[in-house]
Amino acid sequence: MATQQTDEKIIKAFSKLVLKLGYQGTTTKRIASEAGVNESTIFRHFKDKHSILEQLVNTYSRDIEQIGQSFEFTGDIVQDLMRVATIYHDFVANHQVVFLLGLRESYRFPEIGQALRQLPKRFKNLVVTNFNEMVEAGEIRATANVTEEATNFILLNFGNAVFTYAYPTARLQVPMKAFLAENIRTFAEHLQ
Amino acid sequence: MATQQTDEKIIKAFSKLVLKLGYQGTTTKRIASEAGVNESTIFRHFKDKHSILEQLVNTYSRDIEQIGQSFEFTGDIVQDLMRVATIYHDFVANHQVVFLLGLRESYRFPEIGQALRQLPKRFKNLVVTNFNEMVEAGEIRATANVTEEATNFILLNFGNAVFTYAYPTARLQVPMKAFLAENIRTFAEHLQ
Amino acid sequence: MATQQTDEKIIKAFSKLVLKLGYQGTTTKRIASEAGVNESTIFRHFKDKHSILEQLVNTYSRDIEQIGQSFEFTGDIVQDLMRVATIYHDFVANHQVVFLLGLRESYRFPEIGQALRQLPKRFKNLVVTNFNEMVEAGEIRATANVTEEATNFILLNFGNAVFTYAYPTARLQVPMKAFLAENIRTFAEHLQ
Amino acid sequence: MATQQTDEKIIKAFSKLVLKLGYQGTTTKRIASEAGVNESTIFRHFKDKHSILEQLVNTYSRDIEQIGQSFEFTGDIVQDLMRVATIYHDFVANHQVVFLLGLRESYRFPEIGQALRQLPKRFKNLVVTNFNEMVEAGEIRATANVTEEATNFILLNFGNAVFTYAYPTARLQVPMKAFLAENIRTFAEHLQ
DNA sequence: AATGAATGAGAATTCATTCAT
DNA sequence: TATGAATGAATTCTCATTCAT
Repeated sequence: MATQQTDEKIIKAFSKLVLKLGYQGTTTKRIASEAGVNESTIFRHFKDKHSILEQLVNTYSRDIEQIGQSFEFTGDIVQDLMRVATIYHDFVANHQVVFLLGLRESYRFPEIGQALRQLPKRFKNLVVTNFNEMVEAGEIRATANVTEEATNFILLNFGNAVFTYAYPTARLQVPMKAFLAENIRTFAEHLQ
Repeated sequence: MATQQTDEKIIKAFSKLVLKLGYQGTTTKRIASEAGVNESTIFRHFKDKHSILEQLVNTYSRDIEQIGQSFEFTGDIVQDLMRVATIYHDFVANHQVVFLLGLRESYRFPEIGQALRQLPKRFKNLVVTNFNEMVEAGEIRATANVTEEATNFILLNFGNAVFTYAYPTARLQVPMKAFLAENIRTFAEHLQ
Repeated sequence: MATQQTDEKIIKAFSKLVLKLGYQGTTTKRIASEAGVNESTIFRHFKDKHSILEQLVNTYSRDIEQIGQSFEFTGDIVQDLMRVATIYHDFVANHQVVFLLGLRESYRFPEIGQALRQLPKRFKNLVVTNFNEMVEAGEIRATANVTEEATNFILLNFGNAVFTYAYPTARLQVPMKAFLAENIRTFAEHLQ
Repeated sequence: MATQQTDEKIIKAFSKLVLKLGYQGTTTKRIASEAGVNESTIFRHFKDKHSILEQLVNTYSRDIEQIGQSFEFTGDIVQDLMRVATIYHDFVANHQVVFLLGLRESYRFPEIGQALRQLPKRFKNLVVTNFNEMVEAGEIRATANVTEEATNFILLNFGNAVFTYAYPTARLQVPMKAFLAENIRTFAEHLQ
């Protein structure tokens, strides 16, 4: 069996289990059985259990760099913020494991916390840049406090993401689509 | 030594340790040494380790009922929202342990998740009620989408709380006081 | 069961097994079953497996200090050397485990090597002192090379001890009693 | 690659590692990496890990037969014993690995012990023969106890060898050259 | 009511060895 | 012949919990 396939099987099993069982609950024995490999095989592919997580975090960090590369402002604040929020939530959805581990385990593994903090930073920059351009273009009221609005925007999205993924069983009755379509719109309209 | 004192010592030790070390990191051995009691004494006071957490959650649930009992709207939206936000953050600050455990461990202990979800619900109700009254009184634009604004308000505060307590080392550079004074004000002003 | 009893049972079991099976062969599982305690009990009495060995080494080091405290030279070289040799071999016999572990494992646990090297040093000093006094008293030829003779004496005894304990099944056909009675006598007489 | 080359590479790697790390510390993984071959290749060349050691022991046993074949007594006791001692120490130096493994692991692998015991036997014979001839020739005092002197000579050299190789970091401050030149001379002179 | 001692069920990891190519 | 991948058995150690006093 090709090495990479096994790598992937292990990572997949790890990811799946971590969501259900947390990091500690995801024992190497369970990973092995979920991945359909021998327990010791895990250690031929990863130095130790923690390295599996590390690899996920690395992927996360690499992916962060790509975010918003091709983003282009349309000048329509509602459209733009909805797209930024969508990108944000797609990213989180694609990196649920790291996102959740960051929430749950960053006190144990500082590297995760560090990686995670890049995300809001990056998005805030994106939003602030957007806002400033729009203020100049007169599309946002000149009186708007750009920094605070940007922070609020990030916190709003972050709060929603945490709610969605940390309490998956009973979300605050705002499905993600509705959140993006309505709550973000509501927020955006205030700026016009 | 009176039973209750020992109970409290154990709960205190547990709470202190959980913040630093998480639930699993908070071993009964460490609880005992932090509380200054024998490890087996813990099991005379609590059925098992999980029951310590349960008791904290019960206190949390009881305290939630008290929230906003005596809250009175002034009719000034900025003032009111700032007060609601303050109450929210004070509550979270006083129940950090449960708040964090909810974030980290609710996937393992559904009861925590359940208890925690009461908080935003309750606050949302408080805010919605407030908003509706204000809309009637003409202090909030009639066109405002009350439910969404309330949700946004809650998510914003929740997001900030998570940031503050889950990543204590590197918060998004918004100290709580500033957040309450400025970010909430900014949010509130949009509604006028 | 009193703590010390269990301590001793573990140490005894460890010692017995190490002689047969070496350090690595002496697994905690085997120690437990030999000592009649649960495997995890070992770790409540000793920080880790290595600490059991450490304790033996400490005892060894402490005992070394006592050696020869009450030794008094009779002035008869044959008698004196036979007594020194007897003390040496009794000491080794009473500390077989550490002696053997030193031989076998000192490359892994430098502390053992360090402790072990005290023994020949100490004995050499004892012998050199003895010799010098005797040279002055005219009981040893003035031409004798005291240091070299002392070294030879130590190496001779050390060699015999290693042979006896490292290859217990087939000693060089010199039983310890005979060695002390005859070989040491032979050595001693050369000095007169 | 010729089979023998690989054989040798593995033996070489094994020998080098065993000196530093002992038998158990010399894992097949490390042997492979030191030898520059794949781990599983080892098992195509040797039935199992133990067989590598076996082969070394066989070489040792074969080499023992050669010892002293061409040795000729000069009749000068000092010269002769110094030469015997030199041959002994050269042999040990050339077979350090087996010598050390014998010291450390003979309790596990009796064959090593068996092989090792040949060495002192053989040398003792050599010395006894020598001594007897000299006694006849009047070069050694007729009163000398030949067997005991021979045993002492062997144990002295053995003791020195163990000290040198088992505690390489802190030998009893007698460098091998000095030992051969002076200690052996001292010993020899007593026989004249 | 509190303690000290002991326990059993795992947990992560290592290692010699085998198997398929 | 040599390799890369996989394995199973074993090892040290941890932890919540129970038992006897």
